[in-house]
Amino acid sequence: MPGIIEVAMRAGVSTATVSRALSGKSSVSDTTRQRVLAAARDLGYVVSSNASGLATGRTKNVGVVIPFLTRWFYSTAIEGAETALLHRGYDLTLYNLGGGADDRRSVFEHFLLRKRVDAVIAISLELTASEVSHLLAMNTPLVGIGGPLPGVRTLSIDDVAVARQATEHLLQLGHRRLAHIGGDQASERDFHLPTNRRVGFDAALDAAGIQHNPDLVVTADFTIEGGHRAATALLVQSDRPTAIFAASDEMAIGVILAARDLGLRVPEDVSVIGIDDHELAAFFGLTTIAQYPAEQGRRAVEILMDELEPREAPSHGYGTTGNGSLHLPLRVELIVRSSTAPPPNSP
Amino acid sequence: MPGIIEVAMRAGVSTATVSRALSGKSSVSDTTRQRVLAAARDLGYVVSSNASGLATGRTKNVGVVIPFLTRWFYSTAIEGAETALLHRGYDLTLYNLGGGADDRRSVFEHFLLRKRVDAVIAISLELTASEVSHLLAMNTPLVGIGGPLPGVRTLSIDDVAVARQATEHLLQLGHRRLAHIGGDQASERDFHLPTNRRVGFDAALDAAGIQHNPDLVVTADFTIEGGHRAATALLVQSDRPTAIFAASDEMAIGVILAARDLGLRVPEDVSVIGIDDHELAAFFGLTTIAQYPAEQGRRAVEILMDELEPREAPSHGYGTTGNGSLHLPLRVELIVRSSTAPPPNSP
DNA sequence: TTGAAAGCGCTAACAT
DNA sequence: ATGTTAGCGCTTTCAA
Repeated sequence: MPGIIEVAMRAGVSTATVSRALSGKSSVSDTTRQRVLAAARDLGYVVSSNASGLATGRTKNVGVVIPFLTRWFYSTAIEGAETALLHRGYDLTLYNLGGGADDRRSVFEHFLLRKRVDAVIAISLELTASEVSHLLAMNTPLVGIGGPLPGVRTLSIDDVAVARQATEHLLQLGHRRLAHIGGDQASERDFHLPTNRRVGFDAALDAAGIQHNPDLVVTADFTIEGGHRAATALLVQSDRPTAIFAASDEMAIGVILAARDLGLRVPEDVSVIGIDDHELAAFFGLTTIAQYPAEQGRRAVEILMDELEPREAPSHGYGTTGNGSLHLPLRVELIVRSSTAPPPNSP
Repeated sequence: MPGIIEVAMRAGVSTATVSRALSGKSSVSDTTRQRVLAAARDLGYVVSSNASGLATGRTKNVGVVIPFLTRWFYSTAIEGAETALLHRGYDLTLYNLGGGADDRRSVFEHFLLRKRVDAVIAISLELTASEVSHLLAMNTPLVGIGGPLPGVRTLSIDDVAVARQATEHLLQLGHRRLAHIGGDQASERDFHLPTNRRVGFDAALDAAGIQHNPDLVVTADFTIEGGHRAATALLVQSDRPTAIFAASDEMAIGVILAARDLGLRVPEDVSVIGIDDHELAAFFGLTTIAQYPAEQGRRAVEILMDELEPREAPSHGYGTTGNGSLHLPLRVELIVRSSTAPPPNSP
């Protein structure tokens, strides 16, 4: 591995000039720049990130902290972030908190503090004040996906509004007997997302003047299997719902499968709607409210980059937004497929 | 952020002693060690990985290169590796090659060469000679999951044997009209895995003296949807197979769903077997040959650690194995669930 | 525009 | 067992 000295010798300049030519941040004559670039290319020179990082305080590396890796939302968001980072010359270092409380502590109190990362993206993590302050104390920019998080810039969909929109889709079709499968206690750690989605469901019912029926609100664990179990319980009731709103597509797919197992047709006998636009949603003909995790990952990177490498004209107005809010709402979209229709016996 | 100097002053020792006490690699008296540890703790000192890395040449970071992130196998393998690395104080930096040829080149010719990683784990990647030599030229230890890869230590299941075992399970149940859904051209890049699994299928048929029927061998893209499509084509034939062996569980699940859609019962009308033990396999009652990607990730880390931080007694005999082979076979296990049974009309 | 030289924060000889 | 000191490979003043 050639070092900067070899490149400097080959180009007949000083190491300082090589550094300048390669980083492009300082003025170098065009001819020297060409010679340096050629020398570096010939030698296969790649800057040592440690040495460069030590000298500049920048690592060109971003940490991404997640609660799980094996769920569609997380891996897709990471993919979006990874692509955006790669194109800007940044690495992505992954911290999976799935391991439990001890691992979580060591990530925040040790791993993230050793100056390996320039910034941190936290996905669907309700960070404690202590965790946030550890990072901010190091001047490590932080952005959250899913939120809001006090004092932290976050991107997220409006869970209450999304749930309300999903429910209203069912109401508009004429359904009056609606069930909801929300998240259980265990999944509540992600920003009360289950609660927020239930709040949206309730709000839509209220607005439509429909009485709440506690028997029609159940919880599951955000998996297909959990959705199947919960839906089975709902659908065997004599007075079963004509439509089910599941708080995630995976649960909604479980609902569709449960309905089939019970000999019910979707959407003729029961309508189903989810949230996500999971990769399997189209296959199951699932009507859903799409969110775009890859895009969310990419935008988180853009926000961080505006801070890490400020340009004259910031490419977009994120950062501390004009309205003083740290929170940026994300787009969602109702995608109507074949799992929703008017209720049976409707005109 | 306090530096090593602050810790040294607080403990009343030199920075060298602090370094020694904290790394534990050199002899420090017990009392000074305590004082140093206390000082470091009080100050919230965390070593700078850049400075340490520059001085030692070690980064305590491992690169993991993958072709996709959003498939069960990859994210699970990464999770296994991540946990193992975290417990040894290592970070995991992720390189997702999904972006195309240019991204792939920049990963191998730039990102992996800037001395940010001590070692590389390549998952299901058929590395080119040039890619391998780039890494080996830097003395970067490399281990592959899935393989074999010439000149590289690899872990992998024996795809031929696994496919043969799956097929034999169907044969033993009495099936004679077997179909196979293999991988298509696009997925062939992963070590000819589709071809190897088909070879195993053919071998089992040969051994049983069953004639090959090209109409019963089709391909798909390793997704549920692809499996569904391929299975539908197989099952609408008048002379349909009594059993289908899919080269992956996701495709096998597609088969089960296709059978249901066609009004066929599994396993009464058609048996289905897959490979993986995907997280959804149990839910669908899928008989499969399990492989254990999390364990594979963990073992890849162990192999690397034995090289990076050799101990007196290597914890296990990996490395250059006794038989001189660089390749370590991985365990698999037949898991019989409810998707396989004797063929219809059998005694 | 370019070069000389002083660090960046830590580790590893080499002394003691 | 501990301190002194010379780097690790690069960036960035400061001067020219």
